[in-house]
Amino acid sequence: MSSPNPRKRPAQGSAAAASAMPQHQQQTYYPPTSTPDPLNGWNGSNVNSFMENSGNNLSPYGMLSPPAQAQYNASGTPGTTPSTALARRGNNNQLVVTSHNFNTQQNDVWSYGDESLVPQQNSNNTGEEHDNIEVLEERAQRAKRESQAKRKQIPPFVQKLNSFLEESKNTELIRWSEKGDSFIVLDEDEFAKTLIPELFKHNNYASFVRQLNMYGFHKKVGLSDNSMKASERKNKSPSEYYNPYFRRGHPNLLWLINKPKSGNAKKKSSKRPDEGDGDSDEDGVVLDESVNQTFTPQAPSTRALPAPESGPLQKKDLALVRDQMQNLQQQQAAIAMQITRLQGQHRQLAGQAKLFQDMHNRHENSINAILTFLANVFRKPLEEQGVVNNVNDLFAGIIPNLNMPLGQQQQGSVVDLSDWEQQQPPQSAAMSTPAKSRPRLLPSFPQQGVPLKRSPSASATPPPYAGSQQPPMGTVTELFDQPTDAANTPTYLGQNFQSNPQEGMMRIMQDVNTNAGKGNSSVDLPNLGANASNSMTDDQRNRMLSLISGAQSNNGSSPTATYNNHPQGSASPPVPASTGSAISPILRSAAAFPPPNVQEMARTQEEIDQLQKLQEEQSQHIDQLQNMLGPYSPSGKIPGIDDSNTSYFDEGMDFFLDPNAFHNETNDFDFGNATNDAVNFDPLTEPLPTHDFGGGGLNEGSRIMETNTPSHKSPSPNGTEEILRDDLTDSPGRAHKRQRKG
Amino acid sequence: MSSPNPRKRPAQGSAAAASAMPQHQQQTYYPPTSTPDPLNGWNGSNVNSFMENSGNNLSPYGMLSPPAQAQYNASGTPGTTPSTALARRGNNNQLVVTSHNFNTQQNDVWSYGDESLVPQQNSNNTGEEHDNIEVLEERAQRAKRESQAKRKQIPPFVQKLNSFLEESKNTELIRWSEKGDSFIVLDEDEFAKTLIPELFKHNNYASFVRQLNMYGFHKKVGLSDNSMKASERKNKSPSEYYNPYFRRGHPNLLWLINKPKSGNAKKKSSKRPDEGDGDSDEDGVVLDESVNQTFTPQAPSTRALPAPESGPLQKKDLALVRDQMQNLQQQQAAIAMQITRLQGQHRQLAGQAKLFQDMHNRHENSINAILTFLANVFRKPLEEQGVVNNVNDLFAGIIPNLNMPLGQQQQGSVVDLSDWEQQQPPQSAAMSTPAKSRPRLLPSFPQQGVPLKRSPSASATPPPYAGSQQPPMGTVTELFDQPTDAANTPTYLGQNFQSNPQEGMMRIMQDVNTNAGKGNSSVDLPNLGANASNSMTDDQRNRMLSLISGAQSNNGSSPTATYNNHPQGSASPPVPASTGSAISPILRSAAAFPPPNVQEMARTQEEIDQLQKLQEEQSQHIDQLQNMLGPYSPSGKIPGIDDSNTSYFDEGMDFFLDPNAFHNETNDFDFGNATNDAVNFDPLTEPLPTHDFGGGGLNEGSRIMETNTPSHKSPSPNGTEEILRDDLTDSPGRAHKRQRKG
DNA sequence: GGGAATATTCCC
DNA sequence: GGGAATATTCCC
Repeated sequence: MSSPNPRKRPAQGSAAAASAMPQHQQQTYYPPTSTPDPLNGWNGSNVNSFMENSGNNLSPYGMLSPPAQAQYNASGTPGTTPSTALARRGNNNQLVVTSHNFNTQQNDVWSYGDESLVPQQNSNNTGEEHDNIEVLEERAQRAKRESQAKRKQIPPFVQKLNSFLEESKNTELIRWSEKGDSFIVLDEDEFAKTLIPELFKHNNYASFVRQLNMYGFHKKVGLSDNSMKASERKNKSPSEYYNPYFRRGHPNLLWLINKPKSGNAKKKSSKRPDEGDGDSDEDGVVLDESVNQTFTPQAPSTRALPAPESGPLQKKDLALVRDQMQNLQQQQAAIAMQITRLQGQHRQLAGQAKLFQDMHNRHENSINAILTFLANVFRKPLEEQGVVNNVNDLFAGIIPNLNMPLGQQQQGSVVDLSDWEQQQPPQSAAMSTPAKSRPRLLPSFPQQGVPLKRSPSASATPPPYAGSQQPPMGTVTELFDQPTDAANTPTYLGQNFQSNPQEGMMRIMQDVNTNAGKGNSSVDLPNLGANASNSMTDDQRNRMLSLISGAQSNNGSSPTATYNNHPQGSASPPVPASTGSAISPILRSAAAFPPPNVQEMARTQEEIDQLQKLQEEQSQHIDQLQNMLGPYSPSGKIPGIDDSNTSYFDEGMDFFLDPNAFHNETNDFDFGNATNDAVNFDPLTEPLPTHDFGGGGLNEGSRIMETNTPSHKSPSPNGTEEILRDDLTDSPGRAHKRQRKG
Repeated sequence: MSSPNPRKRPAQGSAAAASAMPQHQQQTYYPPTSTPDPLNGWNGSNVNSFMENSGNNLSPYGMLSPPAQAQYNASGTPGTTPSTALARRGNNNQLVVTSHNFNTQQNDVWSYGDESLVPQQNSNNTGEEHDNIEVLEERAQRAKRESQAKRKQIPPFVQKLNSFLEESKNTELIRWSEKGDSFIVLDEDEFAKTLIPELFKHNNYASFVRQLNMYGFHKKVGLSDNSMKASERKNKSPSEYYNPYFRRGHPNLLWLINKPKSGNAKKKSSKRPDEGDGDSDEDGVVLDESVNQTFTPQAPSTRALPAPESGPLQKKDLALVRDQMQNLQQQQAAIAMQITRLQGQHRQLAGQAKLFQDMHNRHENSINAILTFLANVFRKPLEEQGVVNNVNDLFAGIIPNLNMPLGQQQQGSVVDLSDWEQQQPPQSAAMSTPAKSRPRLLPSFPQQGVPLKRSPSASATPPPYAGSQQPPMGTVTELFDQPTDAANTPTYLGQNFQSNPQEGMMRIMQDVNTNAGKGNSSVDLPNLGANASNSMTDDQRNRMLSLISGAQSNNGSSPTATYNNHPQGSASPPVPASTGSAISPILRSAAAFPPPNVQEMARTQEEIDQLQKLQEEQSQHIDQLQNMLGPYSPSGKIPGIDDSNTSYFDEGMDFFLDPNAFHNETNDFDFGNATNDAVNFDPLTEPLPTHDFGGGGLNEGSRIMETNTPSHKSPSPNGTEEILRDDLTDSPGRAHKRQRKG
């Protein structure tokens, strides 16, 4: 601001004069200047007010008089240091650009600018052009309104370029083509030397072309316009440049020209997430806030974006992010698939548990009924045997070592006999609660007295439950492992038989079954069971045994095991390996798992459903992330994602991919060590019909795929507009501030 | 290239002369030029060769003679169009910058440049400076080697700034401070007008300051240097700028000055991932390839980075990515938590299934034992009755409507009686395979003849299995719903009793039990069971009934139901609500789930483990992604992530958060409609010890937290160096190409 | 002092 | 024609 005396222009060749003067300081181009104001160092660097002048609130001449310009300059930047105010003023001084002289070569020179005055006579020039001019003008009006709402300008470069073509003095170097839909640079060298520096800070034609390309101008190859005289061409090769929105007489179309960021202005597929291309921004600027909801299905991220204080992300970083995103998504799909499988299996398992519980209940009912029946029936015959004259004495006699008291807890109706014969080894050390006596479900019936043909067996030691200490209220009678002392055995037993005849029956039966084959039963079986015990043929016996042991019964007599005829090893002590039932070892470990109740199962089902919802949300998130990142890929799709759905799980996930592997297995209920074939049953192995279970069912293995895949192939406009929204909400503020002082 | 005649300089005030001349074309500043070459439009725009000249391969004068410069210019850009070659040549013409005259105010003017000749006498100036000068020089040497390895230059702005200070002619406007560690601009206006355009494309002091700031220069506030004479200050306020690496006599320190991208050069915490700050780049340039492995634990992304064809990522995009990352991670944590729960519940379920299987096995054993016993016992008494003289005839007499043949399929040892009394409604329509007769597991014992006190019941219709058509090979005897015709009932039954006494016994028992209370049993119970049937007191009977019905048996006689004494409703038809067993409705639905076998369970376990592995990998991915994105956050941490671990699941996930809710439930095995209290048992509900199950166990709910949280709080150098690595691998190529033609 | 948009240069 | 680095401007 002070000392405005212009520096003397150094004489040519003065570089050699001062030894300190480096040669690179040569200044060869002297741009034409119209005013000698020394403070205005460079011209044309800011023509932002150009379009405001050409808008609807300016005189048809669109040019400010010098006093008006002075006013313009007076609105300097407040609060800046004098030194920076220098630059500011210099820039403000250059705000006004030639906004008259539009359409120099036409008659409608003064009628442009006002929207209502768009010259119609221009349409004869542009009728066959790539778009209907009316459509373009309509789009331009929308774009203008939108841009002005955002306080955005026509890009300065476009304004400058247009001002070149307004000036009739420039027509020897740059001018409109005959049709007015492109412009021609007749002499690139001279244009660069003389005209470019008028409005740009360089004299570099290449930079000018670079800017042209940046704003969507393309060079026309075959100079279709032959209007040029050969003299005009000189020996220079003229260049013609075209932009669909750069037309003579249609300054409003310039509002459709936007800098297309990094993505080229090619097709609408790979739009930049910034402010939309010039080609289609009025189509993509809608959808402001709705996408945010889609973006944040979960509440924690619904808050406003954290202030993004980060620097520019490098493309390599983006590629990395994209790669990781792919990985994430693939794994998400895999997880979702497996969760589905898991859900189905869990469902089956829960159903199976119910089934087993069911069977168990019915078994107990049946056994209870049997024992009740027997208690009724046997009261008389047993007493008739004369050994005792009531049931209590009978039982005391026939099972001499029966000294087990029936405690208060014994409220069940099915007797556990498994431990009577074999006082088994201690409980498994793995038991979490080894204390106290525990209730047991029906144990296996001791079978050492009955040499079954097929009974590989194992030791029968039903372990205690690991859980609740409360005795169950059901009908299962529990016994203690160690007989608690109750000395008065006979009476007690008799009382017990009266109060618990089922247990008494079981004891009698056990004794009979155990000793029948050996002939040393405590019960007088011949008298009790009458003398028909030998009326069974050997074949009948064998068949019965075979039935009991689960073997086929119709292949006649099998002499391997006889029932009544003193079988081998009758006097020998029971072999541990064959004494117990087959299930004890399993039970021992199985008891380590407290059975969850049905509510828990339902809860688990809920959890799985929730799990899947989470997975879906996550897939959506990744989807949207890739929508965001996808446009940065030239093809608009993430490599490897949409190649094929089947290649998704090539990486060590084959295990989970075969949906039939599950059912190809033999579905025997083979519990590993379970040895008693008689208890094996063949479960039905057909797969479940997958229709409705639990309401929240989802076949998301494929559904997630379907959800994600299309977005890779063509990033949804949602993703782009999500980002557009940000610009929309952000830019007005910035632009407003920028504009404030203009 | 052609028509090199310089444009005439327009006369002052010519703006008004030409009407087409816009006023913004004023050109007020006339930079001093040393050569009149009209092709050299602008000066000083490229001084890249400056440091090469000041390096070790140049004469001490560091300045090229005009012929040398001509050579320099001759190395033009090949293969460019003439028009662009114009610009190229113009730029190449300006390559050489004054590289002599370093340390103008010192005596060691000619000794700089060569590394071995770094002047030591300068250390007296810099001894108290912020760093030891030797340390700085050492770092500068490393930085120089690294930069040159990458074909990088000292930033052009720094070169230009340095060249200002080299020129003695500029000392009235810009010069070193006395200590030589900062420089002073004495007259900002004049400096902007006269000196700035010599090397820059503007005369804007603010832009100059902007560049200073970009390269880490800071203004010194209290002009500590009082060396300036008052006359030198004039009335301008001089400005002093400081950069730790900008020192008189230490040109190599300039290698430490790098443009600090967007992140300011503040502390080392928020380093840009680009090329490292000037402050600490020698520390962060290591770690090239190792991070890539960490980044891609999964094979699919191990391939080389895809060509990053994307544009600059906006900060809003980054913020979005970061937000989505947060969402992903939170959901990941939730999913992991639930997978853990799922795993535990699946474990319990599998254990429960085994437990049920166990109970089933024991029941079967018990039943088999009972029936064996009965077969032994009843042979004689039945024949003694005289009704028939063998067992077969007996059964034919006592159960007249017993016409069920025992088919070939009946190989089990336990008889299913449930449907004998009630020919039940057809099977559920929901059955997937309603055809044929199906095997059934043990049904509940029919109880309508026994008025149980507590039997809410439901109809007993065990549905068929939905699965395999093969009859099970186990010990469960199956019966058909519809009795197949076998007219010769007595004989057939008799044969069957011989071959399958257990079934026969069950039938007898059922008949007796059903009709005992009504007194119309087909079996002559008084004769069979002797006359002791009334020897039970009412109390005994009631207690027995209570036992059967699951009630407490020790509260004495309960007159509500009597067994033998003609109970109420004895002649009435059985009430449907109380006839069947309680479990049928459940079984009907439960049967829809074919029980999976153990291999399936193991497979499920495997899948859960795999699931968790995937989760872990995914967490790692997100972790690394956040490492990448984390540095873009100023605090280095993602907001909301490390606030607290407990707030992770505030959003509707409370359901899954309470680890005790699971066990707080009553764990009764209450199967909804299961009505027979007698079959309820109390499962043990202690939680499982979580140690090793399935080998791949993980407590990842918390583990993932632990893994991720530190990375949020302080982004690991890995993340930053990961990105640095990209620049390192990428930049040499670019720089090399750029340099190729210089 | 610095963020961000635009401009210019360099290079492919 | 366009990617990318650097420069310049504008604004906070």
